[in-house]
Amino acid sequence: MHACERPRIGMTMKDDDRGLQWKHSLPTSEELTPLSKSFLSPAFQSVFNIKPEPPKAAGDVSRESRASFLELRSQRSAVSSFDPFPLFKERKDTGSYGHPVEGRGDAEGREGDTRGRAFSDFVGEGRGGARAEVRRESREAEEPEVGLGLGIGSGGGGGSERGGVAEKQGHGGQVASLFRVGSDPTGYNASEGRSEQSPGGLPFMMNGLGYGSFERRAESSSYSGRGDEKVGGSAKNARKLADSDFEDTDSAGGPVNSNEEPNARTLKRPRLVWTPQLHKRFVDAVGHLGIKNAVPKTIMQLMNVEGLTRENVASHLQKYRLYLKRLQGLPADGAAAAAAGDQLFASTPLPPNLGLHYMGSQRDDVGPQSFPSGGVGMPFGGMGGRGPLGPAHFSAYEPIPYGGMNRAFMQRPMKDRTEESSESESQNHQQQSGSGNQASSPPKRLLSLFPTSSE
DNA sequence: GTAGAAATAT
DNA sequence: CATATTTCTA
Repeated sequence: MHACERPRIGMTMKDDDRGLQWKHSLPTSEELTPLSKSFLSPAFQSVFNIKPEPPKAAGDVSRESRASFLELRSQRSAVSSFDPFPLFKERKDTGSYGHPVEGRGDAEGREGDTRGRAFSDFVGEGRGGARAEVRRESREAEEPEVGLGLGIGSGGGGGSERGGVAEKQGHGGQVASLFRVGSDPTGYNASEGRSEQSPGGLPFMMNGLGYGSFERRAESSSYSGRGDEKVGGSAKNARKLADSDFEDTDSAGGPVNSNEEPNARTLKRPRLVWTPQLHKRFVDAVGHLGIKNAVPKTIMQLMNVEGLTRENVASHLQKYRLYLKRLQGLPADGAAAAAAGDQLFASTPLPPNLGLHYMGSQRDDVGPQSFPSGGVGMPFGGMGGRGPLGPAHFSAYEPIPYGGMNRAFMQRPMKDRTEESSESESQNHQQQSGSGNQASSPPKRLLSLFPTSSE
């Protein structure tokens, strides 16, 4: 707002005047975006005649936050071309090309996060990050999913914004963070791979629900709990009990909870959406390990994606194996069949290793060069090691390769999608400077979206 | 505690 | 209805 000229400090003006001028330059109640009032202390509000906002319902917050956001954005763009929220899109468009993304760089980084991982996510990593989608929803309340995501470019800046999170893995490195929020269950939203890293700032943005994290009720969800605590004795029923409890902090309570519950632990993890990028990581990891060693935990580690849980991986692995099995069953067109079923899988070439002879032939060797790991080799010192669990963080992943195509690509007529880079895919992990060591990966690029059957 | 499979939930 | 998550069993 250009209206905000601040008093210049060096001026020789009387204090009163200065004070007045300063006061004048303050935004008026009307000028403030609705939600921002909530962040002002009562005292401050009264001094400047800002009417405190009445408590808001989730819906209000949602609406207002969006309005505020849009407003801010438009103001910004009016001034410069800088788009602070490159990824934000209205959720409306569930269309294929839409980007229902609503992210915010939240995180639920609790102190004791069992696995030392936290959702933090920054999407714009250096070279355009890939991201995964995560979707959080609460079971009992049909809340819209809350998104995580959107982050701050890491490149130089770091993004360990507040809100809990982010670093945990403190090493300077970057962590692959591929999360994205999606309202589209099927989850394939292409999103432009924003290459530039997001300029710092903007710790997080609101999503439809406001700052998701804290407005989440403390349901008994078992998440986070999983490992550590299924509260209330019978873990099993935890879920059942869910509805009768809470009434805690928010909702009825005060309008503003400035300092939220560090209690992120009551949060349910977002539902993970396996985007092609994420899946690719997965596949790479599996390939890298060799099917033999590819067990959830290890894969998870290799993938090094924040917030990814072993369960996520296990689940996906389960499915992936099924897929492989199918492929194996019906060669030739089997692929087609399988592909038909699993678009995701079909879109990612099988790692040379697993190939079709999944189960059965052993191959402990490993393979594909795909893994970024700077130094090649295990990114982290020995997996057993466990040290400062901080695997080498992968830097960015490539931008969304599937740019633009969403579901469309799965329909193509399964023909010989010849060469064209049989296994291009993987990483051009460009390390952006930073941690010494450069991409050792061959200049592969371009990924083939089709099942690179290549035997 | 981990993996894998099956059951549920979304 | 496909997927992801949670539960259950080995």
